[in-house]
Amino acid sequence: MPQTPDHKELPGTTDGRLARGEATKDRVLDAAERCFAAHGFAAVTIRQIAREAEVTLGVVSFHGGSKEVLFGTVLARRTATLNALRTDALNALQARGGITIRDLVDAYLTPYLEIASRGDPQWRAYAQLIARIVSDDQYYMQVRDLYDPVARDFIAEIRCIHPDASAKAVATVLTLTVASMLSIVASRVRIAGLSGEPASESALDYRSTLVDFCTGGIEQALAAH
Amino acid sequence: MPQTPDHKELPGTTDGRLARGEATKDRVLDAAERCFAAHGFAAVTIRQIAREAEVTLGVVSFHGGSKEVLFGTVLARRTATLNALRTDALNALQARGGITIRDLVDAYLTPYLEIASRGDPQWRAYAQLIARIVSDDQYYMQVRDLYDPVARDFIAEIRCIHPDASAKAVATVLTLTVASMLSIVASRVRIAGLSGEPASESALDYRSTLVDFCTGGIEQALAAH
DNA sequence: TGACTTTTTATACGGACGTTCAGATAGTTT
DNA sequence: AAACTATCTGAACGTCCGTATAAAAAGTCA
Repeated sequence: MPQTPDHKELPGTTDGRLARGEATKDRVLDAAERCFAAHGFAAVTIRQIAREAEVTLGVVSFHGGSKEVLFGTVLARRTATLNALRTDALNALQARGGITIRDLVDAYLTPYLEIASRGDPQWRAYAQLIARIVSDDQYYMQVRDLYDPVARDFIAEIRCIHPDASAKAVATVLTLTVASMLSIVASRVRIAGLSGEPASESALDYRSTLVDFCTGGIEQALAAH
Repeated sequence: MPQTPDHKELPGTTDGRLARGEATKDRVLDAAERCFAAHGFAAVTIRQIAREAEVTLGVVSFHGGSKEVLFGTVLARRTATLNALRTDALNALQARGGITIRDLVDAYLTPYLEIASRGDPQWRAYAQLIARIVSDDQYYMQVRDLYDPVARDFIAEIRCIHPDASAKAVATVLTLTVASMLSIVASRVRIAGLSGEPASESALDYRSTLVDFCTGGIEQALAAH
């Protein structure tokens, strides 16, 4: 381990070596994101990612590490942004007061629907990847770290509105809400097939139906029996 | 193609060659069912299935064909039974009359929850496998053939109750209901993590919460605006 | 310039993959 | 008994996998 000088050298700001490395790394992560989202972890090969990123094989390992590390990096990369959108929406509700179940459902679902509907194909891929891993208990360790903290904040708010509901009932309806939300991204082809109409371009087209469904569902399930 | 004699030979009734072959084939299909349910198609190897079935490698191909054919066989094997349970429940409702949304939700969900809660680990595995493939548009071709016909029957009944709802809205709420149902099997670990309580042994423990959620959701989403 | 670091290339390794098949074994039929 | 068929075994095939690495290329800095 070489001794480092006191002054750390700054990367070339415009077009230097480090900037090039970062750009390549982004290409690799973007390609991995698209591949994992489309086919799932096991079905994707490092060579596919390399081809998709238009780099040679070794570059994927150089910038992304092992396949598992690469997967974890892709998962975590955009989490803070999505969590912030939800937290901001929740904070706005708390500042306003008079929170309803519908408010909470909308605050939780809309950020996801929006990233899933953005023009940016990388955010779309990320939304699809989330739909894959959140609906599979095999990845719960990662989901717990990435998404459960914010989910707990929303659960706490639901419990303020329905203080008599059991902890398990509230956790269940939150999970059902999440599953419904994810299915809008993961099952759009089936909706199209069952309705006979072509699939909507944007996940946001389902927003009002989805929010109605989850709001009515939570209120019905948590109503005193 | 050899000419076959008029009289087809019957298999040995008690313990013959053909009976042994069928038993081995069942062991292979059962093992494949457990493996695919636990890890998904791509993550499972033929050698894993052979080990799980306690047969040698070639036997899997001999009885199951290629990996893709084997997967399709496992998927289709129990579909008729599950479809019949749902159809019977629907027919009973139609004979009685006065069908409510709650009746339809219960008739659709309960057969699945029951097979997911049976003692038989093979039925449990099958329920888990369904949760995997139905929530992934990659497999929609197979889902369409196996499950969409019965789903359409339920959609038709929902439309009798809510004749003004659009085809797309009804297809959407049916899909959301299915996603909620599947998440009870696929996301039980997350529910436990979020609630702080251990996961229930049986999927049927969530039945009333799930039926309430889906009933309230459908009624809210299809209510006239 | 030349020493130094980061990035990229090209290639190779050992292993596991899905599939195939000749031959051994076991059960049935004549 | 012999002839025949279904089942099973064990081994092999060619291919692709994830990962590692030496050497080349590119960029930085003294």
